[in-house]
Amino acid sequence: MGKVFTVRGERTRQRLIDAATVVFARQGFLDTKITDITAEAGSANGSFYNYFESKEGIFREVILRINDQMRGALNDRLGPEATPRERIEHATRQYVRAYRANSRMVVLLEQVSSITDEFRDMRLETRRRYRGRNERAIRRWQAEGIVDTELPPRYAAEALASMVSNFCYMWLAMDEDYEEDLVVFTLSRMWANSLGMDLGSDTSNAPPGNETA
Amino acid sequence: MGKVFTVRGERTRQRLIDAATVVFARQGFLDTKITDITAEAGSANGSFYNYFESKEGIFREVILRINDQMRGALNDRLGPEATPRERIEHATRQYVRAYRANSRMVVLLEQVSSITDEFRDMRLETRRRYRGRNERAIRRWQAEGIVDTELPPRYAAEALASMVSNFCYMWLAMDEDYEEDLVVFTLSRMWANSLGMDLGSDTSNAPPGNETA
Amino acid sequence: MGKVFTVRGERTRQRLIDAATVVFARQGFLDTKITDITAEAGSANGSFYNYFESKEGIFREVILRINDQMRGALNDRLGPEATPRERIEHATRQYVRAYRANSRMVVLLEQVSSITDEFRDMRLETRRRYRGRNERAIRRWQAEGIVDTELPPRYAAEALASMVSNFCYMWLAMDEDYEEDLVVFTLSRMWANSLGMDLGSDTSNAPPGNETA
Amino acid sequence: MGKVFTVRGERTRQRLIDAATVVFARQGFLDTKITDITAEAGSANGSFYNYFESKEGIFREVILRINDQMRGALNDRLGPEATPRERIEHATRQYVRAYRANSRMVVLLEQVSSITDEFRDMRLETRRRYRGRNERAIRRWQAEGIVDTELPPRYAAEALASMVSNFCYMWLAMDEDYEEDLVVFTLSRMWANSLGMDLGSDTSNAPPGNETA
DNA sequence: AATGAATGAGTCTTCATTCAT
DNA sequence: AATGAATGAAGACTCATTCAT
Repeated sequence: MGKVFTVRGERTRQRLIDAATVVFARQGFLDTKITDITAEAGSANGSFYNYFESKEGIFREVILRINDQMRGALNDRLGPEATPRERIEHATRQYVRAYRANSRMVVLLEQVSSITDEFRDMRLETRRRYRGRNERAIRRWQAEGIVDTELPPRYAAEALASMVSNFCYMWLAMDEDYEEDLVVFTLSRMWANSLGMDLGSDTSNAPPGNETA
Repeated sequence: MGKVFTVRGERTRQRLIDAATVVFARQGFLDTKITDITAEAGSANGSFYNYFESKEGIFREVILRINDQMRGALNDRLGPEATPRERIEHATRQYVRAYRANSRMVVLLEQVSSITDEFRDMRLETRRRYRGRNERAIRRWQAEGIVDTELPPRYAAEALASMVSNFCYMWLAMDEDYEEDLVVFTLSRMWANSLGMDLGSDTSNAPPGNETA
Repeated sequence: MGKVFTVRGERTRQRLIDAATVVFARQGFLDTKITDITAEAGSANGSFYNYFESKEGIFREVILRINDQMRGALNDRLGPEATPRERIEHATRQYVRAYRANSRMVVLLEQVSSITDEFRDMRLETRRRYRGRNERAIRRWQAEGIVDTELPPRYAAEALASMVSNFCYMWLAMDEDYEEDLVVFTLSRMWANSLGMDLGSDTSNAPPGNETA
Repeated sequence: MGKVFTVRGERTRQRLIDAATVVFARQGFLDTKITDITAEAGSANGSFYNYFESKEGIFREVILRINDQMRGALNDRLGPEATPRERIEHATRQYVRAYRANSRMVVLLEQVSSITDEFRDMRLETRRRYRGRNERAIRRWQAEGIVDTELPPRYAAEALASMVSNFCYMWLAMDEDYEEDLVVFTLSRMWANSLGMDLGSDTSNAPPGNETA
């Protein structure tokens, strides 16, 4: 499958991906010309096609790298001894931080996914995985009787994924002004609330210092 | 400001906007060439420039039309005699329906807003108006003591706007399979829940027949 | 030949020529669009073609008007009782003034004559007339024995026409800084000198206050 | 500054300049299309833009080449042992020959300088250099007392530059019929005369065989 | 592998001129 | 006569991709 290159070749290939990451982040997908990438990498124009089929081709590589990082961040979960609210808050914080660390690229993927079907699917897949995780948790909690059983799990999971991811989008990509701790607090609490999860004596979710009243 | 045309001219201009709407919906913004629009309208190539500066220019007109329709739909609210949950459900349904009716164009605007700043701003403005309405309602309810006062209103409003709008996006633009009544039910209930609004004896929000288990 | 118009028509035609004169002077020939002329004239686009064939067509009218003015100015000569040097100075002054009064249009004609043969010829004709007058004077003076008989009259006439007209061009069109009286003095004296005309006791050509030493 | 090309690239670039020179001379500036140049050069359309920004860009190169040639020709002057009239005649002959050798391009520059400011300035600069040389000579001669001291040097220099250059223009660009030796004789003698330079026993300027009477 | 020159398809845009009212 | 909308030919320019060294 993947073509094999010599050591020198592999090094050049990586240089190009690095350069592409920089240039895409700076100029967006559409405004990036192949020559911008090779110039940034210090290679000749034609060298590009020794390693990639097209602009889409190298973009795929860039995104795959980013996706790996994102996935890693999201797989960091609390153990079973934590309370549901603790787990929700932890997961939210992880998501928020991963988004924040890669916001440029997430936005980029967003942009490109509206252009090419392939990337639409890549983006959707990430989103579905996120929703799927939510859905499984909801089903579990419904079975345990600790959340509202009238909510259809898939719908609720989609709603929660929407709430969190689109909030991050508005905040980090559209530059709305928010503050991380308060974001995590708000989203976590609304998440739990929305499922009808009892607040009980759970004190893990104390506000981090509220907005000006 | 806007140049004035004769009756014939205005008719042609409208024909072009109609054509553009069709073509944009069919091909997306980037893949639409001026020629496609004039061909669809049955005009000569050059006629386009009698009425519009550029592709962006006519797209603006298309979007303004759509925005008018959307705004109209969203201004239909329940009177003060309705309960908060009723009002939430009604507003949600209106939003969902307006989105559904114009989903092609909303998606288009989404796409284009990642390309041009002008349209990014148009889109943001709509979103901010929606969030602003949410925020005012939350502040009112907090004052009335019927919702969680620890939630920062602006944050909560953004979260709810995200939940609803991005759900619609996934459903109607990304073609995830959902069913309108259940969408409205779920979003409304989660909305109210998330704010910690008491369910009380309110029976207005009964599930419309649940998903297959 | 010339199409006949009603009174109203003729008035419109004149309005267009007036407008064209203004616009050509302001924008040059190439940068003048038909619509600029009609806009300046306050007429509709299409009206132009009721009166003129093309941009060249109306430019011809503009130039003919100007040529009439120029010719009038140049036909003002001193009577036979004046000395040759007086006649030379007078003719030079007339030329300089006429050029100055119409410099915009002369430059314009210069510009256009490099584009279209027709206008090249119009311009050449004016020039030839000017040279012809010089030539006849030189022949006469040679016959009278008051100028250098070794100079070939046509050559000398061309040289003098060049000296005067191109000086005016540099001065008035290329914006080199000169002062009218001194220009007339210098050109007149050099003109007479160059033909070997004896200075004699002729005092008509005293310097008007020389340049800073 | 200037981009660097490989040997092959530089060769192509030169081919394009050669082709442009031919095409400009043939069709004039305005009627030359980029396509005409690349066709003449036997290259693909797009290749042009590897080397030049625009039609103006390549025209600049063409003119720079010509200017170099012109300047070289004009720097050929007689040594100090020659008489002023000999020097005048020599300089005139050099000018006339250089003009004649490049008349196509001089005319072209004339045409283009009425279109673009950049080229107007290029042309003016050449002219000013020529005038400046005249002016210095006149001042010197005035100091030596061998020419009319009442003539303002800058004015006189402009007049002489006009006489010579515009004569060449009429002759070589406007196709008036003249003969080189007689042109040089006439211009040189009028030049010296016009400054009031004494003929003395100087026999260097004998007529080369006069025109038909 | 690397290079960078060569290619040409694909669009936009202008504007003189024609046409229908 | 006047109007102004409609037309379409013409040319500039970009840039991904191919090719020859």
